[in-house]
Amino acid sequence: MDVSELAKNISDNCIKVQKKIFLSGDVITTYMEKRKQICILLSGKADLIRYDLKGNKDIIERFNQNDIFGEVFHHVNTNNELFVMATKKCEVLIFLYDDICIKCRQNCSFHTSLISSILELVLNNAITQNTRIELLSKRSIREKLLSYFNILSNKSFNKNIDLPFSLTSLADYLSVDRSAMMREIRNLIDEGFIAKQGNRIKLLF
Amino acid sequence: MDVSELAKNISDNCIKVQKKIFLSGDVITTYMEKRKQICILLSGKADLIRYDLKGNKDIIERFNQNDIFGEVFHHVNTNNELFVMATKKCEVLIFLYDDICIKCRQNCSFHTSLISSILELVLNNAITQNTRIELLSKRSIREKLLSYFNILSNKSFNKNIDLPFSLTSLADYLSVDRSAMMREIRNLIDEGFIAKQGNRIKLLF
DNA sequence: TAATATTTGTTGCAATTGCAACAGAAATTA
DNA sequence: TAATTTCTGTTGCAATTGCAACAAATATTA
Repeated sequence: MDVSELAKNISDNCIKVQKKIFLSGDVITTYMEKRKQICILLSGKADLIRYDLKGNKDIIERFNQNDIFGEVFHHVNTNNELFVMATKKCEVLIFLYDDICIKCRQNCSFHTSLISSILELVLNNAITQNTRIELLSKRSIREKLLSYFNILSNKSFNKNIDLPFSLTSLADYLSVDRSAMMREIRNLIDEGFIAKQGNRIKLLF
Repeated sequence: MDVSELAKNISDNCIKVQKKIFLSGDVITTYMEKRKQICILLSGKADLIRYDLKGNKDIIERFNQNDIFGEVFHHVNTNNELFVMATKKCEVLIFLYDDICIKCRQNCSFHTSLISSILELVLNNAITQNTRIELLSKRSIREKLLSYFNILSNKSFNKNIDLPFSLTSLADYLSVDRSAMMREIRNLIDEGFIAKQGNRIKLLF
């Protein structure tokens, strides 16, 4: 069963799962306080946030539609609480880790399909994480950019790439200084590796 | 049910799951050729390997006991095949993704507990990945080292840390040049942040 | 539409990092 | 035990990167 299908048949059938709406700025969950809580983002956008020792807001991860999150995915290593805060209106499915594998009293079919849906989401999550790790492992900005462009290009079977987010966000994603990244993009253009128009990149190799 | 428990009750009960032994140097699985295959490493060590365009061997990931892997975790983005190769004698549980959620003909209890075991492994995998991403996201070697030391220290509630692997491997894990990392460790010692004796680090802050 | 906020693009400069090369220590294998 | 491999530790140097600061272009909001 698909995740969007899943969302339709909830609430009435199964007491163990809740669907909630959050507005921009609302705290969806906190990892230390609400351990064992698993959330599926049916729609909207949210950030995983930590305030460091100096009080700086630190965005650890950005969640989009169909992302799954909770303390079970991200142990709180430091002593600082982690928050998930909605940055747009969010529809969220919430349940407890321990309830997943136990059949609910109604023995509802929803609960059965929940397990395979969750496995699917978790695996997608793993793929996304592995891709990011591979990019972050590259030693230079140039390698990070080229690897990233290659992945996008291979995915769409197209040498023309539309970047899925802003260059500022791309720098965050690759975890490099934005201005240094811009400089490297310029170098790639000047050396004839890529062409660029706005958020569209063309691979020339 | 625990994963090690799981390993005991296999083979006879369930035709969908195989246990195999591999020796050092053996190829356990290949991602493009054997898609949908999921492997659980019951014991031993193995590397996820890719040969790049120039034929260089590239170790993408190192697997240890209880790690779970397969193509469903790591889509093959480039056109190069990915191999998992045993670096020590390995005991491996092998099955197909599509068989997980389907009850096997014998309707064995093993198969039921398999699902929760897999979920547990996959979640552990996610935690490991998230930790690594957080470390790789740090902009300097110093931050990477201190964050890593802090995580280990918090985990053991101890300012004395025994590094779980060699400094060479640590540099690989943090994806930095080994000699540059050694230099930074020396700086941290000279500036009084840490003390070091072999593989034992003491945090002085 | 005007005002405000965000993103893009650029540059100089200082700091960090990777690379290469080496020697000695420690571990592994024959 | 000897031979070989891997790991540790160090350094000079060149290349890359982050930081800071700025102007122009877009996008967003009032």
